[in-house]
Amino acid sequence: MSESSNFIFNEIDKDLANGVYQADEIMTRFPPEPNGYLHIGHAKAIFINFSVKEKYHGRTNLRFDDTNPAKEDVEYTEAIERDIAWLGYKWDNLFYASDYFGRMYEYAVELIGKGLAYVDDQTQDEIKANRGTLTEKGTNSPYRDRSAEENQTLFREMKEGKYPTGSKVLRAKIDMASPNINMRDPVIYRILFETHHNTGDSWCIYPMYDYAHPIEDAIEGVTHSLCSLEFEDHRPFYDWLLDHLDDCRVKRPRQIEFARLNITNTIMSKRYLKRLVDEGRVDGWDDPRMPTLSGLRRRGVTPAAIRNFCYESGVAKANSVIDKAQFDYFVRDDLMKTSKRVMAVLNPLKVTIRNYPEGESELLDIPYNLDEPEGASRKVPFGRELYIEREDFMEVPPKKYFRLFPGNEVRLMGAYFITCESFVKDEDGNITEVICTYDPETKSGSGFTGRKVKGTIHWVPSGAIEMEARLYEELLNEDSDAEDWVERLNPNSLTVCNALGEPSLANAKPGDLYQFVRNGFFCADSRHSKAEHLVFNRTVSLKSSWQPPKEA
RNA sequence: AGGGGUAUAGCCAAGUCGGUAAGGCAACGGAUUUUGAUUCCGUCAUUCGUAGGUUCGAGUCCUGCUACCCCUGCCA
Repeated sequence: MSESSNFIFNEIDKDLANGVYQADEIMTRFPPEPNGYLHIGHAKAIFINFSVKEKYHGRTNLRFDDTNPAKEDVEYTEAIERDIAWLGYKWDNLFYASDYFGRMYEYAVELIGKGLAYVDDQTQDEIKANRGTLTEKGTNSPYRDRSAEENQTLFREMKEGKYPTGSKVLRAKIDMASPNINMRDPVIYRILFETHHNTGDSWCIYPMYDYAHPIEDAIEGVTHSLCSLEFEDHRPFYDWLLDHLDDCRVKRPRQIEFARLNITNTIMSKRYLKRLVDEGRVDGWDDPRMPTLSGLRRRGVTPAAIRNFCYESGVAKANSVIDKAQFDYFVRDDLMKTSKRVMAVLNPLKVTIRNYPEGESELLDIPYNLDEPEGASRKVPFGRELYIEREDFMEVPPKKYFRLFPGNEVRLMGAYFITCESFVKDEDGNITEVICTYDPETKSGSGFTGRKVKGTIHWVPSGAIEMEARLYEELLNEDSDAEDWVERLNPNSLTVCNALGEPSLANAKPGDLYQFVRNGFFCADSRHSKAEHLVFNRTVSLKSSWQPPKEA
């Protein structure tokens, strides 16, 4: 495996070579706002920050960027910590931006003292109107030239709660004619009478992201502040602020932007995911249909799969959309190595083995992985009746169909060869039963080499179907969890949210989960104590539905 | 007077000094197979958005175009 390389590492290497930072002080941070659950897109940001820590033997902090009490909640901080830990990352320190409110306030006072910030009494609409447009410069606020003394008094009174929400703001005094709108005297403090999840009611003014973030980074000693592309335009202010704060001028972090992760047909917007939850379109943030880390976890995706996916996806500045198949590959790849394999039937068809003694049965010992016959195994009852997948039998087989059809012999996986003798149809012409014979000589593991078959098919014991599960859950046979498996496998009860291209679950296709299962993986709900990954392979292609080859 | 970014295969993506296009996914061949899976071999860019220029030599340097993304929250 080649050493990974990306432009961020290159930039850090340059900074190290130029002596901008010392090798032992490299520090990054993952700074989510606790206003929702983490999703697969965040996993990439987490991966990037922690990969810097690993490569440079540095540190990475988790910092809750909680500067807007109106949107944040402890429910989210807890979920975020849980999800990062699940992904397998350990932060060096846990910080809250809100812990720095005091210092942020003092820095604002410093700015005012230097004539670099002022209190603006304009209304929100006036500020907006005076900001100008993309092509026209803005105009100065009539309050722009207040004296430092007046501004100090006003700002202190804002903090003391003398003015109502929204009545005044503190603005940095830069340049209303700047072509970069972020430099047109950005608002850095607003009045907000809201209870904060961390600081309670001790503040009624809160710093804006643009103001708070550079200070947070500087206070913590972050060297590389990695964020997504849309903040490129904010970098000039990030640098301006640090340039004008005495404490931060010398040792200061560097902001580097990268492209967000996008996956085809996958919603990657916290705003919209929150709507799905709020409107009850899903069971919660951890609904298996959600692209959240908690949802993926419940769906059977492993942390290693996500990490490998991020690693192989690369880090760049070009906007891109990764094919979902690439994500699926890494899930399959990891599950294939680590999971137990079992048999399942989604659409059952009864098979009667005519020459198997009536009323008798035997317990077959079937290894979870037939490539490792000495490995762990489970007992599966085998008798005169059993069920196979309906797709695995055809009355009139097309060319190159290797499974069951009249006269053909196949192996029942882990059991015996069976040969189809005939089949039964109901009045409507539907096939209801297949009659076969088996060859006792061909028992799995017996070393039989007399002849070969081209097809091997899955099957489940007759009792399995009676659970209405259409799934025989072999692993948990003494456990009541089987019903959850029913729930998870029923194509009509669980669709795949990722198929959505727009904000409506109504567009999800009922067959999506089925497809998902056929694509090779699912697992027990990880909220259950006995949760365990199982790989469910079928005799058909796991990558795509088997299609009869075209006639030549 | 707009500003900031990005363009390398169907999809991601490497390509720090100019030296003759990594790797992964997908796809397609073929071998093995008690899962049509896995595994294993092999194929898949005479060309890097485009038009010129410099050079013995350009994905890399220069100039001009084009396309797409982001920015006018008291969100982050």
